[in-house]
Amino acid sequence: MPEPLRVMLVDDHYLVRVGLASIIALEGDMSVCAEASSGEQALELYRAHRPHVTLMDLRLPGMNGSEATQAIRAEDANARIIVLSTYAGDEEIYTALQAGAMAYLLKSVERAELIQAIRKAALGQRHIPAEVAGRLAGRVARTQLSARELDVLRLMVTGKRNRDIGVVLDISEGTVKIHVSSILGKLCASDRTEAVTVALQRGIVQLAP
Amino acid sequence: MPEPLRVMLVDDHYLVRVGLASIIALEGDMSVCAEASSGEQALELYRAHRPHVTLMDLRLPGMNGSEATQAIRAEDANARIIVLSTYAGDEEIYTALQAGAMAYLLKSVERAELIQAIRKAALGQRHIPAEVAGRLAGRVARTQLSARELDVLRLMVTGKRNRDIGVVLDISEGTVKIHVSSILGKLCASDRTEAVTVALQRGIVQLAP
DNA sequence: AACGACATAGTCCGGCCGTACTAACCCTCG
DNA sequence: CGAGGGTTAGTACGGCCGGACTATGTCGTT
Repeated sequence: MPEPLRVMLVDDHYLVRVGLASIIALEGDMSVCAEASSGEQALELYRAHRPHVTLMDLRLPGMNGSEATQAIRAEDANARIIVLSTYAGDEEIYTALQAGAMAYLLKSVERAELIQAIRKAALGQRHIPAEVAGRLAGRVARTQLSARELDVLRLMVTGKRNRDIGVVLDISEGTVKIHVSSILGKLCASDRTEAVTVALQRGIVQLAP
Repeated sequence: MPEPLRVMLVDDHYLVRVGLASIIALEGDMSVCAEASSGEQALELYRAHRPHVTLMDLRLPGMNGSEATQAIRAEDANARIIVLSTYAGDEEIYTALQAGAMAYLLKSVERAELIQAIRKAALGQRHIPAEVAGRLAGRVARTQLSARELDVLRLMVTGKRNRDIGVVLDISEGTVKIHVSSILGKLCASDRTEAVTVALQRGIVQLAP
């Protein structure tokens, strides 16, 4: 009898973990070997169980899914990790794949595709659904904001004025304007409000809960 | 042998439906009688099955959860509907309860609380978790934007300037400014960018995917 | 060493934003 | 009927925004 395919689940929603576990349980040769509800716990349980495939939610309390993916793959370059997300922002997809994810699935995924993705991941094959691939294709050249521009963008999202951003970052208002201008250019926004919505849509920044 | 408690599931995510179904299946006296993946389908299946309790996701394609809740209760004032949501924005909670939901649960809900909420709903009792109740308590007087203000707000979210908003709504720029000012006042925002982020956080508007 | 990218800083200016007034015209509610 | 809220419109004004320019210093790369 061949060894079953061991899968680890990482999701802070009990509901989703149960759903995943139920779907996996339908396959005769798969089993859930561990369940984590945070990135830190995922790292810990990965060490203990060494699952063949890990299903990883992107939004987690504390360390997010991409960070956890990167941390796990830093320890085990052969780790097969599938990222699950509710929404498909350009940036989130890109970051997850960059972190070493083998697949990027939306939570609207159906049973067959999930199982297929798990089997492919176990064999070391990538799996990107058409819906997700379309998002990536739209952006050939990646919108790469510099670290400083990200600082400014995050403060823009909170509704701060240029002057206040300057005070927080300890730079002049004029410098803030330079950063804002290049942010507008890179995000193809005509003003700061549009820049904020574009950044939120693409997953470049998130709203504080 | 008593009649089992029949539950209907409404969620566009297959994964969540499976999770809910699995949890319900653990209870000896409950069964899932129908599953819908849209508000329209929910209405249709409600008529056909008349479930004792309905679990309703808030974000659905087309008609949303609150609208579906209202539609169902318009036909059957005794319908017991529990709303499920990923996030807890003031406005979404308020609207759902206003539509006649018996309970508002987050998708991070654990098994015991979900089951308890279903049993209470079946008896016609409301159930609001502390976490959700806290959100509501913070806002004693509801932030009530007028219909026109909502029109303006939705266009603000897209990054439009006052003048362009005026063109779209066929009113003068001056009038747009009046609406923007009262929106800023009601949302306690100091400028339009902050107003947009506050509105998104509180669930007053959503970003187009 | 030279180049480009990034970060910093400044000035100037047209245009947009947000506020403060006034002033109508509908509604609804008491 | 009068009071109040919502929608419309106008004017005026100070302030902020965003663009266009120049300029300096620091990196890492070629």
